[in-house]
Amino acid sequence: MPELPEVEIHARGLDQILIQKPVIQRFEFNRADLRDPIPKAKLRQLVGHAFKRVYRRGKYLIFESDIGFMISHLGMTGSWRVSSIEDQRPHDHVHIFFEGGLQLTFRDPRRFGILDWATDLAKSKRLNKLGLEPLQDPFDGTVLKTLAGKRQSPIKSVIMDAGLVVGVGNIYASESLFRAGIRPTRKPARMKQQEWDLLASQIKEVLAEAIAAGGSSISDYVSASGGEGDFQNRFQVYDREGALCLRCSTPIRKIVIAGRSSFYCPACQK
DNA sequence: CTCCTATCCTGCGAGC
DNA sequence: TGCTCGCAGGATAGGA
Repeated sequence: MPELPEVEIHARGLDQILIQKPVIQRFEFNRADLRDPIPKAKLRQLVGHAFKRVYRRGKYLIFESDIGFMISHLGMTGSWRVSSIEDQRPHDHVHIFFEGGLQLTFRDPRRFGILDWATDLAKSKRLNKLGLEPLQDPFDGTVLKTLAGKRQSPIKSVIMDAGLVVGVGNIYASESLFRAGIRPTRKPARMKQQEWDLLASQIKEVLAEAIAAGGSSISDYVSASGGEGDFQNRFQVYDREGALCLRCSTPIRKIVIAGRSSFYCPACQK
């Protein structure tokens, strides 16, 4: 389940793998679309060019070249890996062959992922409505309150709105609210400045910790074996309904907010 | 404008 | 044991 940390780890791993800037020789597409149609002809313009770097914006991977940008979203089950002729797996949808023998493969069983092209990122509909990066300035409690303080929806829905702040998915929304001691159902109008500050700092902290947990094996992550870090073992409330709160031993509760499972401790979170 | 719901897809685990 | 069914998640369109 790639959330921001997994995408960040992907970006770092891919950037490292492409550090020598190998020239793209050939694309192989095993299907016409993922979530949306794959712009095959536009992507094939990249043949003869190289990726200058790979980075993350929100949950999108941006492969930068001198003629434009390949944009990849991992959806729910997407992943890139270094592959080979012998290493073929079901749901391998796209292969990129580079001079020198490197081969990258995009696999995505559930096909919620996206592969797209943009010559100008500023004009990309996928990117130009994205909100603040939580790990970069100016994201903090003051900015968050200014942007979201008048919203009427529960705070969990607010922090999951990618138009405000990117990268807080269902898992890290529950985790950061637990760390901040705020119930997911709380209305923004009833939050104090101190709580906005705490929430913003806990969002940063939980995302940074998850990146660090996966970052210990960055090169493995995008390799054939594809380890995934161990942060899922550190969730304090997510998917722990009925289990005891690690802080106070009260059973964790599960409720549905805007159609998404939400977990919290009824004693620690007010 | 704001908010909510349905939709896309496959794999997996709970329950019978 | 084998089957069915509901759920998981992000982005987006469209309705209230």
